Amino acid sequence: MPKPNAAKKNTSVKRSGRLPRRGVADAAQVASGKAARSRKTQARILDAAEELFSHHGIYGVSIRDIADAAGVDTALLHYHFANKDGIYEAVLLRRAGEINSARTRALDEYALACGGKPSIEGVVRAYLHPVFERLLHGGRGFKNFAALIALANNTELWGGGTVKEYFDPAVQRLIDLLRLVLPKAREEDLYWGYQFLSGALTLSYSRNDRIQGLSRGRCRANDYAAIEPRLVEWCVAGLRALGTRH
Amino acid sequence: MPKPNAAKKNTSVKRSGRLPRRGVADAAQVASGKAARSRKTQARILDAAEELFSHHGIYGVSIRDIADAAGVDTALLHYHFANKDGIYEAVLLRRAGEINSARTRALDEYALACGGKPSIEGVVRAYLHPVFERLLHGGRGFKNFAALIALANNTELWGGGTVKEYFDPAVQRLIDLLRLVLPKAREEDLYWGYQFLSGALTLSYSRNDRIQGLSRGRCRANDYAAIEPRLVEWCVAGLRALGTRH
DNA sequence: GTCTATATGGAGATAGAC
DNA sequence: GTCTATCTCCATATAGAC
Repeated sequence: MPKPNAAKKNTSVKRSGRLPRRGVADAAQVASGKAARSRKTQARILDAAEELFSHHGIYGVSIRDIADAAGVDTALLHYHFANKDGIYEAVLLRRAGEINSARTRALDEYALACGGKPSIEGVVRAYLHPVFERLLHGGRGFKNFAALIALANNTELWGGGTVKEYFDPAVQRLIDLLRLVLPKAREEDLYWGYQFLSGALTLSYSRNDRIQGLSRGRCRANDYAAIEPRLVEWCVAGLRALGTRH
Repeated sequence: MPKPNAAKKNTSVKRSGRLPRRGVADAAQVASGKAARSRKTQARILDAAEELFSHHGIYGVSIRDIADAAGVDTALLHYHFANKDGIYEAVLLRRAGEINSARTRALDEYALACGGKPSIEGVVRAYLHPVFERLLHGGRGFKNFAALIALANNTELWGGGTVKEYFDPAVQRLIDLLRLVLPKAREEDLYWGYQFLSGALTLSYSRNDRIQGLSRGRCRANDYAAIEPRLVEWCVAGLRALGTRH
């Protein structure tokens, strides 16, 4: 069994402070060609890790696999990210903030735009759309990230706490709005609703394509254009039902 | 990366034919004390593997871990199951048939009992109840198995084909009945409905307990008594919505 | 059927040259 | 910042004794 965390003795974890942060790079870094190259290398490493992790899970991938896929030496991975956990964490953090602030923003904008009259459908759509937008137009990297999240979401691992901080606020904002639309709903039913929504959503962008075989080709697991409107209808109906329980 | 399958050269995989099959054991096996002990040992190995796999995934667990947890030597695991893939497969197959034939049976019984007038709720309940029954009263082994299925369900691994044969018939029976209840539904919408149901269901018995933190303790992820009725309502409402799309 | 002993490879990690 | 060389440990797997 992998030791709970081999990075206990790891003092250089804060190296992740040197991760590519678009727009926050200081002058010295921008000026230096070496630093720019470093950021590119790190991005390539993270891209490779993201893809491999999403297919095989953390333990199914070795540091050497990642290094090979990125076309660099394993020592470089240790230099930039200290150890495997550091790579994994960096992969998650790279996109977790972006997608979740997009979600919160979409919910806030809807709350304003609906003129004090929010609907279940409007709220659900606002929460879901940022993900589907990126699944449809965000390129391969985001799809890999999403598949990795799907995997993590069915484990207790789930990013060990750091990631929660990025994902939870958007969920709480979602629940807040649902509470407004369904004032008679019991508190716990709103959370169960989110749980069911979350399960369907993550399976949608996981790497499980069972539905293709089951439906004899009628549905393809990653046909996001087909999924989004149906998932919205599904969740709206479910939330309405849960929100009006006796 | 783990070689796609280290068991290519593995000729003794059919040793799994010697797995505990209640009621099919031949006289020689029943008579022998050694064989009985062997079956017990195998069961202990599978119990340990089931638990560990469900927590850490296949690659997160070593054969030594399993052997230690089961209190036997690693050589025994190779003797009984040839290799790690053999153990994994045996873990899945041990329960896959049982739960899925229970599902099919429940659906068949409902189809008879409803007197030609099935309801969405009746069908969904028949499909879901066998799992929740076992989650609530089946002991720790079944919970571990379920959590492992949840993990596998978000991966492309998914038992490499053998397991599908056990799970798919029950799903097809479910879809058949839903087609009767929702005659105007488009074929693909029924399958999408199953996909969403499946995602919510597997998350319910996964090891992810995020909902506890999110709801500040109001919900606990494995409170199956709370989940079952809500999940039924959720899916019934969703299926009705999907089944009446324009 | 079970355990001891051991072969062989691959894992994560680091020191030090460039 | 990147690569070479190498250390140490643990993984899977098998042969053979009991």
